[in-house]
Amino acid sequence: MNYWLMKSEPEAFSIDDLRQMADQTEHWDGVRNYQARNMMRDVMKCGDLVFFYHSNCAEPGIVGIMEVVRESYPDFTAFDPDSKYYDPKSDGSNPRWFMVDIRFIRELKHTIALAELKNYPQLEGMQLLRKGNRLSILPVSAEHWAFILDQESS
DNA sequence: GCCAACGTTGGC
DNA sequence: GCCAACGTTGGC
Repeated sequence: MNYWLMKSEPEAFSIDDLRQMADQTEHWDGVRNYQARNMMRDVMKCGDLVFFYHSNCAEPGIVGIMEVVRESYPDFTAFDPDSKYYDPKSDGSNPRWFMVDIRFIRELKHTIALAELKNYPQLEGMQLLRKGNRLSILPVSAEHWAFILDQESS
């Protein structure tokens, strides 16, 4: 089983939005980066656990946990000319972009802020903390996952 | 709002 | 294939 971190701007789609979806489940659309796509398409599996990360906001950080409940399938928003994620180079016979379905598990008791994560030498090497990282989907090691969850109650 | 870092595009 | 220009991400 793998662990991940997925970013979303809370103004666009927050963890509260996810919790309020039917079945507390939503497709993770709009990923338009090849590295992130490849991880979703080729590596993510049902049952993988994911940190929900709020980006580009007052307090960027990890706010909750969710689970992969459907493995990759074509991102249909790329086919829709009215979608802001429309990509004319992706079509049904040869889809370029993929997505997975994600289900809410729980919110953390408090946000574990990026600024806090940066303070832990135990998280050295974590991709999220690498300078210039802009990927919206990142792998998290089992060790880092467990360590971060330990900080929730301390 | 600023800006660094990175990805993509397109001319050559 | 190179690289400049441009667009986007996202922290601050």
